[in-house]
Amino acid sequence: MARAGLTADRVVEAAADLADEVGFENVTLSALARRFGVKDASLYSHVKNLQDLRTRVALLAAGEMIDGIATAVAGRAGKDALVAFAGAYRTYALAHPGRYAATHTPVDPAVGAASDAFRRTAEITYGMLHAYGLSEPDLTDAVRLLRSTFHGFCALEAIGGFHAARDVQTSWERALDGLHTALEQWPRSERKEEDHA
Amino acid sequence: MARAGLTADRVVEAAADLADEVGFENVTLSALARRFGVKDASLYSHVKNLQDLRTRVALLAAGEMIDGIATAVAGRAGKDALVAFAGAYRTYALAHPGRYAATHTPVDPAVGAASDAFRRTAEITYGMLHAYGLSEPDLTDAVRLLRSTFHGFCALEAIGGFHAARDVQTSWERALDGLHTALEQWPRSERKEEDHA
DNA sequence: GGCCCCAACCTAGGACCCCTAGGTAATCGC
DNA sequence: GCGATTACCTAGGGGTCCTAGGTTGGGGCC
Repeated sequence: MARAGLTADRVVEAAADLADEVGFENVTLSALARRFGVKDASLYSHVKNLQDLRTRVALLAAGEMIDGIATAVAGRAGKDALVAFAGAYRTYALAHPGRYAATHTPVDPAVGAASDAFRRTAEITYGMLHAYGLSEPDLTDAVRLLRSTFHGFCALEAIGGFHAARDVQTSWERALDGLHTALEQWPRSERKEEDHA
Repeated sequence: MARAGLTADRVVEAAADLADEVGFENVTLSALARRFGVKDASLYSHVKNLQDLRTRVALLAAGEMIDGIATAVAGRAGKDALVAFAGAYRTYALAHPGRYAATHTPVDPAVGAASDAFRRTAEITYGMLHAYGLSEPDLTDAVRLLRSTFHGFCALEAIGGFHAARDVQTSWERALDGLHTALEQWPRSERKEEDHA
């Protein structure tokens, strides 16, 4: 009989698509096998187990996301860069809810550290904040604030957490305004460079 | 044989405890039944199904959380109130990770609207922001910013998303500083009162 | 105290899922 | 064309959710 032509990459890609359709926590090896017209046991040649599949999807998504952010931010600085970064971030999260959810699954710190996507994400984020004249440890504090707000907003929006009549896009822009003024007036501390991530 | 003396409230409470121990997405009717020394089918007399159990845990947690926040905020205003609110929020999220996760599960808007906890949460949050002299639609935008940052920070912290050596508590305080200045300098818009939630 | 009745708890079983062990057959390298 | 690799299979065990229907404990009422 004809084979489905599976490979680890194709399986992970299909899992990511499935996640976007039914939610990351609802992607199942059985459903994935069904989609390929294959028995679920067959997938174990390409993927160690469900946990392995999940981290692979997370790494795929993290890479795609930072790609989009990087091109959006390229050549910009200051508030321009902030708005471009945030826009690309939220656009990806809304367009690919399952993939986005994958990126916020508890991940083994070892694989995270080894991931190129995570390294590039840290690089670009810290780079963007240099325009505000921040240095460690303020830099890390500011990065944590941005990550928190971006993630929190997209997570809440994804689960339908904003009920008010107010337009969500406008609230997003106002939040960015607020973050921008917070960054501009960030109280500088005395300390020197530290590790970042 | 002696009965376990189950009731819907006891089942939900135990599910919340279990969630705090093993994670909200890992609470299972089988494990819950095992904890009571009972067959899983027996739980269906008290709870409609797993989804029903989850929303009940979410409502329980939302109530507990807003209780803690309300007492923390009582009698405070301005930045004092902001810090107290945020502190109680994060304290609850860290002490009860499973319950906290429950509160950010997609919830039926109907049951959400009917929930007293959600109503009180909105009330207290909007009330806190009146000290900053905001009115609609800025109020809703500001509430969304606060919710996003609080939730994002706690969610990231819960999954171990902050790897840098920098003390997390300090980053939290700096984030609150940033939000405070953002609120103080919030650009007022021309529009009038609108619906809030 | 004895009886009734409700509800707490049970058994049985179907559907779906994860995962392992070991087999067959298609395809690639030579 | 042939051997080795590997894509895919069958078989099966264990866990979970949930339904349908039976049994038994215990509180209320006479």
